Amino acid sequence: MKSHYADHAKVFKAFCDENRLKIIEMLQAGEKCACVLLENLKIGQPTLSHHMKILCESGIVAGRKEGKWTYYSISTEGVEAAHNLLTKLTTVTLTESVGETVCG
Amino acid sequence: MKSHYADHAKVFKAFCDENRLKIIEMLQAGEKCACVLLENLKIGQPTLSHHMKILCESGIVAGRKEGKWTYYSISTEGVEAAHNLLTKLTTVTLTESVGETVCG
DNA sequence: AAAACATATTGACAATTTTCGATTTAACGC
DNA sequence: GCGTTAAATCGAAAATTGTCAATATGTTTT
Repeated sequence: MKSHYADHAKVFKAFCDENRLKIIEMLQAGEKCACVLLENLKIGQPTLSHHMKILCESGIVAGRKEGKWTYYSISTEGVEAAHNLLTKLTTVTLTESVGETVCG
Repeated sequence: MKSHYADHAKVFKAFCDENRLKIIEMLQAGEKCACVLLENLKIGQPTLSHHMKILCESGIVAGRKEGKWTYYSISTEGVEAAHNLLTKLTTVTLTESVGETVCG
């Protein structure tokens, strides 16, 4: 049985870099070709490729190849999964009364 | 007018480190003293302090000082804010028909 | 088949983040 | 006040991540 901390982290890493946030922001307006994204960012092509890989692995973004080009868009399923994971990670199962917790 | 990418990233950084995920997981069972968290992690005290700072700054975790001790718990408001931010960042505003996007 | 173009991969370096040891601050008990 | 304990801060080392230049892969066009 494997620890899945890394898998969980992967999802939220999508939102932890300024350029990735800019990319996601652009994708909110609809599907975009990699070349269009590149035009609107101050990074090189290999760096964009690196970020797109991280975004796709997070599940938040989906890629679609069409001939020479690759089109990216926000994945509704991925976003939903992220919401569910966020809930799973942050739901408090027990609430003890204040002061119940003892220390030392 | 300031760029808010850093602020947005701050929220999700809470979930991007294995030790922070372990801490959040422990807090799901209820409020915990820092010393208790420390006992259950393979990191030193200054490192825990560093992670707790990041978690508190994300809004996901809240700290409460009581004498010598500091108690941490998951912040319902912070979690809700994270959900809202996630929605804000990922909602697609327009959906053009497939193939509408032109390249080059 | 060759040239041109879009994207991915590789390897090296820069920037950031995590970690620790040492020290500091603050609260408690004697 | 003095010693003890809990947590924060500081400074430096280690690990990870972001970036770019060069190259490779795959597709289209001529």
